[in-house]
Amino acid sequence: MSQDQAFDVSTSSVLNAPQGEAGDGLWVGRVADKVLEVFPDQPLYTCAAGISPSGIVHFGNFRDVMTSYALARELEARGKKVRLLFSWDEYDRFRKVPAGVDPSFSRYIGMPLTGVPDPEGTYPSYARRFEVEFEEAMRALGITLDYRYQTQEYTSGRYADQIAHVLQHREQAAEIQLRFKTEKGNQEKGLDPDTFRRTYFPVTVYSRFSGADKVEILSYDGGTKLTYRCLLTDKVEQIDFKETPIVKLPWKLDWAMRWREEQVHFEPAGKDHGTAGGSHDVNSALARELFDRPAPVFQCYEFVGIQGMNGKMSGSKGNAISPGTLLDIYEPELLKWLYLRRVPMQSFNLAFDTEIYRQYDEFDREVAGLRRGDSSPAQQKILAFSGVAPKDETPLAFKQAVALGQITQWQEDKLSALAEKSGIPCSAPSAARRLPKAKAWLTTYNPEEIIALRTEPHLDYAGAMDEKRRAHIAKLRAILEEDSASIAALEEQVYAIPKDPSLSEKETKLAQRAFFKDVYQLLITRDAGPRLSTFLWAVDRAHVLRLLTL
RNA sequence: GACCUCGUAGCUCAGCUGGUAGAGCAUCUGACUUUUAAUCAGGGGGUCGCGGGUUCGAAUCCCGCCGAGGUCACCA
Repeated sequence: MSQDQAFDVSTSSVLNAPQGEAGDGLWVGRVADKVLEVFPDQPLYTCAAGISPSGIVHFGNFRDVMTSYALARELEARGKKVRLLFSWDEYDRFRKVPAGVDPSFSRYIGMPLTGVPDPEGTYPSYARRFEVEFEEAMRALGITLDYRYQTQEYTSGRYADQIAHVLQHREQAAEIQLRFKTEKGNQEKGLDPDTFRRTYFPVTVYSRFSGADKVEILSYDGGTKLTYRCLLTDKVEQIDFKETPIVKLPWKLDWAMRWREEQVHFEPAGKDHGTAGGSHDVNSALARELFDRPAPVFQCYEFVGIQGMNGKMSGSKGNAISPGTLLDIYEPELLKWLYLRRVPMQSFNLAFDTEIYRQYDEFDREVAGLRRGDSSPAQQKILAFSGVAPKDETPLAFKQAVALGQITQWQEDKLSALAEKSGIPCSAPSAARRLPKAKAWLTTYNPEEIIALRTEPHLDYAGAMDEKRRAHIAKLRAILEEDSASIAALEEQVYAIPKDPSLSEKETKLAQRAFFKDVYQLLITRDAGPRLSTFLWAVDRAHVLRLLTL
């Protein structure tokens, strides 16, 4: 097929590639081999990523960064000098008013994202709001990026010569693009190849009259002068885009141009770009034929999902979740690990439901293996890239952070005491880190799981109880009125209350269960709940006594 | 139509350079004064979608087929 294949490290070729220099069998090693093969002995290697801040930068976009980050770390580990370039494609046009934004923003459609105001008025522009959120999340994750702001790059005139170059070769650019278009597609869009070749101007011009890109190119002088008509105001002017930098290359050429301008050696992209004949193929051809440079080594990656949420995420649909939001419930190292452990072409899910327990547990097991020294080189590398250093601490299992956290009202000292009394191993720093995440997971994302004490006594339920059951509750009250009741004492008492010498063992168990149910109903309106002894020990005693007053 | 991914225990999935099938949940048995949504120990459960091929050996590589999903528009 295309000559690109030599540089294309898509899944199958990755899996078939010979063992990398690193010898651990990881995909990242094989891709690094490819980079060093295509671009040997570079003084500086550039791994790139880029995102258009057209809405919330979500955790799917984040895979772009993580994929490039993995390569950068791998090349670094091999003694190469590396920079991790991140381009904010903020000079792209504002296409669509996303859900949740004032519909009147439709008047900004066609303007660059940095030319649209922030709907909330807190940031200098629409784009900046999303950039700031993402940049903060990257800081929290400990990922350092070399940011490029494309509005600044374009409007500084930096790309003027390249734009001229493209315009001078516009027939060739048209030709290359036509190669990737199908006849069927052309018919559907009513595209006539001849007309396309003749009239194709591969530039976007942001009109000085309207600010939007709704313009018609009238002529080009072969240098840096362009005449356009603003379709919104019907005004015509000629500009020299070297002095009046309001011209931008469209996406397809923009990518190829920057590969050359920034000397990019590796850049991943989502599978929407990676499809055969898709935008990456077109750009690779453009890079080679128009910019006389091999395309960077490419790695396509699958989408990331959320457990219990299907369909593609997008900012305009208003269902996007940012990496920063994920940090509410995931530790930074864990989040990075989840991205790095999978080969890029494998999709995976993040979770806001109980699936997160498993992710934390698996992560804890890996880290424990690292500490014991019995993890594989591949595991060690992934953990190292995720920022995990072998520490001598026993993490608090996330499930327990949720369970113990809520019965201790998220009080760290009480939780530590409880953990100790209950023989649950956990180190204080780990508990301190995870408690807020567990709290957010429960209260913000899974409120239906919350076990809350009733505010008022459960009179309806109590009314249906007979004398004997009431007597049991009264006994419990008496015990709780003594301050000294410890977990162990409570444990014993709670089981002793319903006991009766006349009952068989089996009957005793049934009686105990019925009693527990009564207590749970009176306290939390449920048939079951956290282990009673611990629960009674941890909750506000006076309040419980009031709930148990029949 | 082109391309990609997935199809492994009841459920959710690990199994990445080929070497005697794994985890969690669920289930069963037992222990802890306990059939309580903070435990522990152990057991059962899979012809790894189907059919070929390569190999001493394949869930793992290759080919074909079936099934599910995805991407091909400037939306990762």
